[in-house]
Amino acid sequence: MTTTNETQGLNFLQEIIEEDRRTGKHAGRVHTRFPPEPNGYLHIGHAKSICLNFGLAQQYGGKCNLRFDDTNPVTEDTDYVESIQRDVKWLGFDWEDRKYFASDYFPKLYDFAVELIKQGKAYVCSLSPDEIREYRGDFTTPGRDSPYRNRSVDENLDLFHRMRSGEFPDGAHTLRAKIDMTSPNPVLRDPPIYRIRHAHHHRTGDAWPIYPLYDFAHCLSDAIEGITHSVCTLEFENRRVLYDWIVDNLIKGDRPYQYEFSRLNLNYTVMSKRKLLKLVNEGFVSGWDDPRMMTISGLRRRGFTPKSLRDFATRVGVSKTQQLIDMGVLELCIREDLNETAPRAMAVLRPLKVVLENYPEGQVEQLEVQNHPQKPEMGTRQVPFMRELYIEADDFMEDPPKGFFRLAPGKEVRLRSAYFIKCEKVIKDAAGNVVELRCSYDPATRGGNAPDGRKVKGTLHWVPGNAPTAEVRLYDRLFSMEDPEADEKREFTEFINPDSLQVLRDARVEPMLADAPAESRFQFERQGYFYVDPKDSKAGKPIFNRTVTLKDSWTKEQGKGGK
RNA sequence: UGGGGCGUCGUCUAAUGGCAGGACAUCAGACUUUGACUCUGAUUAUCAAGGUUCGAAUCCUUGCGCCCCAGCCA
Repeated sequence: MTTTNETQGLNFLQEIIEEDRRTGKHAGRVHTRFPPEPNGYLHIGHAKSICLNFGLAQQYGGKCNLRFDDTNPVTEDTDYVESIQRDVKWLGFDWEDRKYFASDYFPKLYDFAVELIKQGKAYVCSLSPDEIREYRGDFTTPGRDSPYRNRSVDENLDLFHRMRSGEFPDGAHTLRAKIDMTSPNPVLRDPPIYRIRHAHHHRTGDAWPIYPLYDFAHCLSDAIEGITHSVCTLEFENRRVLYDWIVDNLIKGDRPYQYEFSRLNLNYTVMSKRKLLKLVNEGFVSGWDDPRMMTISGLRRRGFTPKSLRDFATRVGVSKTQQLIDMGVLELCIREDLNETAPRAMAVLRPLKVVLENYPEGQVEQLEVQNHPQKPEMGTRQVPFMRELYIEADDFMEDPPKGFFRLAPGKEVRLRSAYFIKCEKVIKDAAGNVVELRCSYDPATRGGNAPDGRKVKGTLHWVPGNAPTAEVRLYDRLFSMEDPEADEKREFTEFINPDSLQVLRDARVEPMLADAPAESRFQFERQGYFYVDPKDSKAGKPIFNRTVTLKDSWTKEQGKGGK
């Protein structure tokens, strides 16, 4: 209790930046970058990084670059470059005129490498990959110097030049930084910084037979762009000494520094690009934008909003501790946004026919229904009401348990914004399945209130008997296991949730929904938020993707009492 | 096993020597023409053991646990 003036503390990166500004480091500048490799689609972990990098720049009046870290031509592709830009923009961030490619720096990086050779700090090594590994040693045994370690500067220059001119086959030589083969940190055991790859690059084509490696390219790209705070994830922490070694040797004056934060993990999903790629390539999902994928494009197609993802990034915070975020947090973010903005509608997913025996045959009345219960400014719409209707099959039970507020023989419920109805008779098919309900309605309850003051516990959604059908896709978590990667003996794909997608082709929707434009969002009352699929919907034939369910304390309650 | 990093409610995250706070989740209740939303209340944490101090999540020591590193990937 007491006063609640507690200021939310700064995260550790904000503290570093504020300290840097106090001390005048980087002349007070803040310049970050988001540096994806274009070898896959961005996922929600990247969304965290995007929000962090662009957010920090925004907060401190700085800039954030978009930089493609495209130094490995064999895995990269322009399709990925396109998707990444689409995703960053959609999330709501703007790199303005600062879209860069590490590949644009190839000439400069080459010159830096030459400079390092001249300083006697890099050499051309002619060991094979296997030999390099062997010479490197392991955690407990130090590495041994390469026999090529002491080549002269002139010889190194000559060899490196010939590597660049394409004289040697792949793998014949590497350029290595000359640091310390006995370092306890294997990263410093003369790491290769250039390799020969006769491969076509998505931007530079066949201009280069050699390509720089990450450690060399990344820090120097940062320096070239005037980055001040180079923020990356924790697994790069070991490499920071190498980052500093390279920058110290080649950059004079203001220089970038690397800081690491912990990457995002979410339960019931996988996050690595390798695994996402496997899901796509082996057909476990329909593509990178399958709505079950935690890719930005998948979440977009599922119906998530940019705002909800930004909110999510804020809520999970920034730190160096391992984080495994509960899927519930993501769901909270999208529900909170859509609750405010999504107009309500009625759709019956699994229809059960209801005939109102005392309602005049052929009569149709238009009932006025609110588009949002808390926001009258969102207006109203008309929904036709008639003798034959559909309700949700789940909303009827012939022999209901205690606490069931919905329809049952002899019980009365309200039809949302319509009338009270009472179940008079249950009609079954030969197999004993309930196929139709005969009900009566109370004409005095039009609009949903009884003039005699009697109450009903349940309010059901419904659609008229002539409601159009629509396809509805119900998505659930892709994995049925909290950590699909936990079991090392089993492939994570074994834990895919068989019910992660349910397609309902005979759902009935209120008439207005038949004209719902692609990418529009609705709350189907009592069920969840839905998004009109932008790819598969056709004019007049929308397909609804379930973004997220509504919270459901009834089902939860049911789950408790056994079963 | 060598090196690096990290340990605060179930999950995230604050507190920077001075009342361990917030969010999510959970539970209970109020409200309700969505068993939604909203509102109210409640439970739950400083990895362990020593030490320094009037006072320790915070400083020191020793353990323990988890994560990362042995690609010519990023």
